[in-house]
Amino acid sequence: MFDENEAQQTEAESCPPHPDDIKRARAAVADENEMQAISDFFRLFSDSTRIKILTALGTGSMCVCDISEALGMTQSAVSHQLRVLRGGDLVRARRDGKSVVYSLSDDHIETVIRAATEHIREG
Amino acid sequence: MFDENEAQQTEAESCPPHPDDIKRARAAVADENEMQAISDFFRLFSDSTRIKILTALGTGSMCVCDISEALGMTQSAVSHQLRVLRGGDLVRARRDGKSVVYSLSDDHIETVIRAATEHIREG
DNA sequence: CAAACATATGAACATATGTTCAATTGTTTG
DNA sequence: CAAACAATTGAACATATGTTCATATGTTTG
Repeated sequence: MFDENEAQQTEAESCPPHPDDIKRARAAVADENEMQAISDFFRLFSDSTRIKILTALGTGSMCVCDISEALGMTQSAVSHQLRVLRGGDLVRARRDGKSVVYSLSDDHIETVIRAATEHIREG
Repeated sequence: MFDENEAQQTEAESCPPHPDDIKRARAAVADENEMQAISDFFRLFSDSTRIKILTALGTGSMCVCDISEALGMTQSAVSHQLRVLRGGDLVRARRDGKSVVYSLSDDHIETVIRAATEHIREG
């Protein structure tokens, strides 16, 4: 009488959902990689040390030593975060003698932070 | 001969920095609370479940049950993240009978995510 | 090439974060 | 009011994250 197909409703979802809403939403979030890429992008900005570094570089290129001095943090901590920012292509590095000079990859970045700042000052 | 003041240079900073750059940068990052607020704001977007929820709500208001169904996640997991988003004032909740219907607090939010999406598709 | 210097890296550690599971709150309906 | 239902919450757990400390890399300069 009861075949294995009967056992399919294992999801215990008894909530009567709105199928149209669900379909629309499901389509919007379908691209798993894109959802991940977007959150990864925002994660780059989700630490105050990294925000400080980006904000500092917004005033001009700087070497690691100067950045650490400006932030009052160890070179190691700053360097670790610069690595993250480099990985996300938010900053670029070039050697200048013994120093490595960092700068923002893109003017876009300042815009992003500025937008958040304004949002916060409003709210 | 050597008084206690001599011991002040404990910072072991022998790097010869550019004082002007440092001053400018230091001023830019001076507001510790603001730096923290900015990173906290971005942290709200730094998880793919939350991005999915926000993206789903971008297609219209939905109850928790429908959101979980659309994302293929448990109600509990979704509810925990909705709490975070509510705390950050990114979404609002209203009761409708047994359900709680969530919506984006602000059209601004879709804009922020769209900007990131475009940045990613370009790069 | 050796010493000094600027930066980068790896391991270890403490804290933060996201999911699950179980239990609770609050609403409707018989 | 009791049962069913939708959502929330708390505790526990595993994983991710950021800093520190020690060491390595790479550049300059004597």
